[in-house]
Amino acid sequence: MGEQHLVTIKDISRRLKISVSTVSRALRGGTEIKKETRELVRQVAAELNYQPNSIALSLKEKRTKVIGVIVPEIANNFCSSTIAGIEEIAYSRGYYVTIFQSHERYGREVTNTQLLTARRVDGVIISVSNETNRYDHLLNLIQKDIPLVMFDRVCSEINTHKVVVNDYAAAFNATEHLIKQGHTDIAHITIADFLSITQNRKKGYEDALKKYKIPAGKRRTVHCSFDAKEMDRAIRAIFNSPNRPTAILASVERIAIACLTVLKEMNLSIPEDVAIIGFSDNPLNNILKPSLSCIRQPTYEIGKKSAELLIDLIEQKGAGKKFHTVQLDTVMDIMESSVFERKN
Amino acid sequence: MGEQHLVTIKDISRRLKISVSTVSRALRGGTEIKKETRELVRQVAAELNYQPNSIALSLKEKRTKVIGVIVPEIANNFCSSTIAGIEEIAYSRGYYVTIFQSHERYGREVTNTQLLTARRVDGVIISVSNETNRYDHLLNLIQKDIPLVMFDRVCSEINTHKVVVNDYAAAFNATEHLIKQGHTDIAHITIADFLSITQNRKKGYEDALKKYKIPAGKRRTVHCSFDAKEMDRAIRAIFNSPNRPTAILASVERIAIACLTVLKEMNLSIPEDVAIIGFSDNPLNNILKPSLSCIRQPTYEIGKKSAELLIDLIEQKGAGKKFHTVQLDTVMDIMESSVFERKN
DNA sequence: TTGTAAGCGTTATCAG
DNA sequence: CTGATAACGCTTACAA
Repeated sequence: MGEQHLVTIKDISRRLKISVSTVSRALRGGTEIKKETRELVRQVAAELNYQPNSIALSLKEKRTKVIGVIVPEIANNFCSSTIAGIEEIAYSRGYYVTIFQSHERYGREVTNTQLLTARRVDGVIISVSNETNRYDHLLNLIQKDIPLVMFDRVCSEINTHKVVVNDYAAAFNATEHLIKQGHTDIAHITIADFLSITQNRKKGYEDALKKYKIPAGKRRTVHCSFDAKEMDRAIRAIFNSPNRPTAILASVERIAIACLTVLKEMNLSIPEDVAIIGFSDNPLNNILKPSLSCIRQPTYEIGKKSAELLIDLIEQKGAGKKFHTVQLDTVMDIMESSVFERKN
Repeated sequence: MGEQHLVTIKDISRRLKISVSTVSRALRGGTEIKKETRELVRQVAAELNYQPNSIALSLKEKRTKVIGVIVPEIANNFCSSTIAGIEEIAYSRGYYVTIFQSHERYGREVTNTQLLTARRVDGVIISVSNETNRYDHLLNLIQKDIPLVMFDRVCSEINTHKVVVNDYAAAFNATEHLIKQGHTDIAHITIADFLSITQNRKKGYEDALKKYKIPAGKRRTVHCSFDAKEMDRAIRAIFNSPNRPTAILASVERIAIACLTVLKEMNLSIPEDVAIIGFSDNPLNNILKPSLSCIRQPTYEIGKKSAELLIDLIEQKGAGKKFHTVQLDTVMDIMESSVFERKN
């Protein structure tokens, strides 16, 4: 049982007593072959359930039709949805996707890029680990002429296509939405200031307030640690302060959830007492509505766009490369009813 | 810019004016080589940043060190966590993981298995689409001597290693937990009866009730459609009935969430009026506590176990194959406080 | 200790 | 129209 050896072009040639080159031609080739021969070959091929060996092809053609993807963690909705998008496009264009996790470790990311080049992947899509602040491994890829696309966590040090989310617009629109609903006291709770996403979101928040001439005194951004306890304390402080905001723009899902929890504990109702809009990618967050309005990242689109850019890059390798950064828009999942509408 | 051609063993041999076989030996080989030569070769290899071409190796050794994974949807927490586990083990044992989605389509699943064999993957891990009721494509793999492991959605028609969750025990334990908390009126809401998970969970539920001698009249399993509206109606009917149960065992996450929603609308408090335990894999479900106690599937372990079994299979290919089904236990995430404790 | 040559499965080139 | 041959990068008998 078991065929022991997968059928090759050679088997067909032996069976038909013709040369392998004829078989090869019959299978792919153009016109330079007698119709009957071709038919015969195809028939036998089908019969034997022949499948071309893509490894051999890869060796010959010096391309693998494989795209390598490096992400921090697959089991993270953002990453997995993005990969789904990548896979979708790759599949439709005849490419395969190989996945690697960096587990947020720089070292592992480096190893992964090495494995990828050893595998001779045709291109790489990466979202770097949060430990990564050196980029030699990526430069290495580029130097080896392996096309690279970065998404989400990108860096200015590398010159290549990048796909990111328009954080500025997302924060701006969310804040504007709150203002239009009558809020004038909106706090922005966010994480470490040095991250680009933090800065962009903050800028969007501030610009919206400025546009609507909200006094600078009511413009408050609170940076808090990603550590659960510290985050909790910071949030508690905000809600306990005498001038409690009527709305919150939460910069990351975890903050949004923490706000929900704290407010519940304080017996404040959401959104009647405090409205919350938070960045959140979890499909389950639907069930939180109307407590929480969410800013969803277009993860699937990020994946699709990244794959498209990469494959284009792969297929016109020689061409003059102009790299650009694509900004995709977020989607706001607004709860049906809002504070002020309700009070009417 | 760009090296044009990745450095090969040949480049090293030319550089050193020795034969390729010597280089090869220096790089892998045992003792049959002069120390100095080896050092020299290694040095040059490092200098040129040589990386063995795994495509060539694959062709020669007739193995790719690639594991193919087919899942319905990557962007599904169950699948992506499982893949994470697979990747983890694969990585540690020198394998790569290539991902395919079936999008719950039988046709696409078949195509995927074909692509996988064309790629000459060393083995395949699959969770079949819910459309899949023919298994020729899987038999085909086995016939081609490509090891196969199934997880979660398995089928009896295929004889191979399988990794599933112990649904029976999960349902039994959850039900027992509710009983120990004083509930005697527990309803089981579940989906289509023909699925194996449904049957196993139902059996677990029933056996727990029997063990504690709950009268048969209070043993009620309601099957409802997976369609949102119909599900909603079925659930509403249960809670509106004069003999409303005091606890619910929800067979799938969607049902659990639907219960939460309906109960909220009816102004019934959870878990004071009705306690709910539901199967749910979403990491976000933590925020639902204490409303919902969850039965979590050990997704990561499923992936790890599947990969281990597969790689073992790959590496002792000839050996006598005894296939078995591994049942992994679920984890109950019980809310801290429960109905009856609270009422005290 | 080192080199030569064959072979893994294909395709392309060049003769016939 | 068809067949022999080289080549892709590497390993491994077998010779030297």
